[in-house]
Amino acid sequence: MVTASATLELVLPDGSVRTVEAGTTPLGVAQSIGPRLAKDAVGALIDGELVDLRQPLERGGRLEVVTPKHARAGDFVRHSAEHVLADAVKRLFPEAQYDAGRKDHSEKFQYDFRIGRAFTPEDLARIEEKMREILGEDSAFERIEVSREEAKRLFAEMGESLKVERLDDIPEGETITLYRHGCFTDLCRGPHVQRASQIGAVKLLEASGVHWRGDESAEMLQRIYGTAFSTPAGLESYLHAIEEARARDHRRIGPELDLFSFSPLAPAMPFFHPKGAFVYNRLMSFVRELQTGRGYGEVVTPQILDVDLWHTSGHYDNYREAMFFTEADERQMAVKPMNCPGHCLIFATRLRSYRDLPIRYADFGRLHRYEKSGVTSGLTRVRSFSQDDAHVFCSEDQIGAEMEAGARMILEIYRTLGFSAIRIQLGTRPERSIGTAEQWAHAERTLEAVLQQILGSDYAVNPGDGAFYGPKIDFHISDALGRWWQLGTLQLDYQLPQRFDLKYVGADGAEHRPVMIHRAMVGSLERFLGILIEHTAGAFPVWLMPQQAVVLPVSEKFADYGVAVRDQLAAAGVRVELDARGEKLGYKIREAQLQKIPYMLVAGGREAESGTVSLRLRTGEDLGALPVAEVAARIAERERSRSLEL
RNA sequence: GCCCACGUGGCUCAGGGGUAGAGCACUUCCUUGGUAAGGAAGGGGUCACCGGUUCAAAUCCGGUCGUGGGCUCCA
Repeated sequence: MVTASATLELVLPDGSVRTVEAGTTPLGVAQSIGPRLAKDAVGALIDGELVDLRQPLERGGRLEVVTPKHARAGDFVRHSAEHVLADAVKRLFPEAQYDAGRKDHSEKFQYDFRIGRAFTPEDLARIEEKMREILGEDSAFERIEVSREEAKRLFAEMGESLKVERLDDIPEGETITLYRHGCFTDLCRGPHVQRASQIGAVKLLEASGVHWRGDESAEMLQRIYGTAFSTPAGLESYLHAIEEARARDHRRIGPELDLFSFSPLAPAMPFFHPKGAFVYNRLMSFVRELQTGRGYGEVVTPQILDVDLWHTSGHYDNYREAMFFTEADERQMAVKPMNCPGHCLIFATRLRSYRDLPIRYADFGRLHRYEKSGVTSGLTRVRSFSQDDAHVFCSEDQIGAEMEAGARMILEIYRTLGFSAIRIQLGTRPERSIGTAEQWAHAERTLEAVLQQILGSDYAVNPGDGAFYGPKIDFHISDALGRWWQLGTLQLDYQLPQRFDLKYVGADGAEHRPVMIHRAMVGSLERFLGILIEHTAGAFPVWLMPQQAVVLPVSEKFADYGVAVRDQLAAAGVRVELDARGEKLGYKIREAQLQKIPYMLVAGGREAESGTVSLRLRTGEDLGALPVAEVAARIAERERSRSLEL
């Protein structure tokens, strides 16, 4: 009961301000604006945060009433569909217990059940059908506040022991709410739509076994994933987007373009074919070129090193289950999962002066990590790979400049490759870590200061996401389908220099401990190539294409002219081939198109007479007849400037 | 590692207890053609592997390996 009638100020999207009594619901506000709005509303936002329409407001702020057209409507719809899913499962399988749904409803919903067996595809079809039936009943979603005891009694009576356990997770003092639609009641924070019919379309996507609370030793529950939208059209465009992603899947495109393959004889270790290796090496030489001008020295280090080294580095204790081991001369050896310990050894080969710092070692060394069998996938998660790895050894007061230089290089790479949306995150101390609390606090403060200096507040903090030896800055990019990928990383490390007892002589003549910065820009080249394939659908920029142009004689009569054109382009440095097969032009164009070859040079009678070619781009654009020299110059220029244009 | 699904010619897939099919690709021949598939003929598979059931297994059962989607993990 609100005794003192406190008031709240609400700012509506049109900028107008409403003063309402505390405890007013968003639905009440919507009603006061208009009955139509109140009827259509599926939820509300306060300062961008989701709130249930029936939840009494306790604070003011920017209020948006969310209708089905609103971008966030799906969050309410999917969360509500989640309850409908649990309802449907309980109706079909009364013996099943329901555990919990999903936190993030921006794309999917899910629910976990204890049922003692796996759901079959037929089960899913039946459940989905039952869900539609429930939507047809169009029950209202009710929000009910209850005491902890009441909730406990209710779920205990229903035999829902998983729910009773979930109740204990809710901190003391927090309002406990139930949501009910029809006969189904769930412990839930909300928010939900008003009526089941506001869930316009549902689809169950898949089922899988999951460990209770993610604990590998815990019992296995059965999870069902699905998605829902306000309208069937929304669902359709979602399914269309999934199709689009499937068509760009690098595991499909890679073999189609003859870039790479896998063999069961080396699980999760890619074989790059000549074309794939070309792109791979191009990326590497691009990075090499960038860092060479910035004071990096590239090193080459051993593949297999004594286990003692990994004890020193801490990897043995923390990550030995992800390492490959072998034996030689009765010594235990490990295949390197990282380059850094090797770089520490190089640093320690002589006495270093402060005048030598920063010392920057770059290394494209092949790394092997024994990723668990269930987690590997295409090029994005492999067991054998290399990184554009580097380690900078510097003094404390050089950290800022080194981090900034690293960040700038990383941003330049992403821009060159056509990634413009970038997110930056600071990762702090994880649960498993080495080093003292003081060291961590100091390292985290240092990185934060650098970030603020470079970016202002344009970064996020990701608690617990640091490496085990120090905090890190991660760089994420968004691809052509809007998916986010972590690529670059700058990690600060006070631990390894200490473990390897690295030192340099300062201007004061005393010994000092250097700081180490781990740096990767595109990260694993394998993974990056996978991302780049999906981003471009295999249509790489001209400078990365293994084959840039193909000469297409209109018929075998013009094969000789084709040879002349091809030779002229090749002499200008263009990676070009001649397709002199006795096929029709349309056939050869189709093949070149499917291979994403940027330039198709048609050579027939007209062209032969004038020393030209008709230039067709892989975009389908026809540029007409151009002198061969001009085409050669155009392609060479794109190559030189690493242009994204054709 | 865990749960589920899948594994048929180079690729995409159909079939399914009685010793294998299609399209594309490949080879040869015909066609010499103007911007995303010209025509004909032909070759190619012990149906992932190992074991079991059966008169008979590609098909049913068990195991192994691999792949996919999740879980977990990602220094």
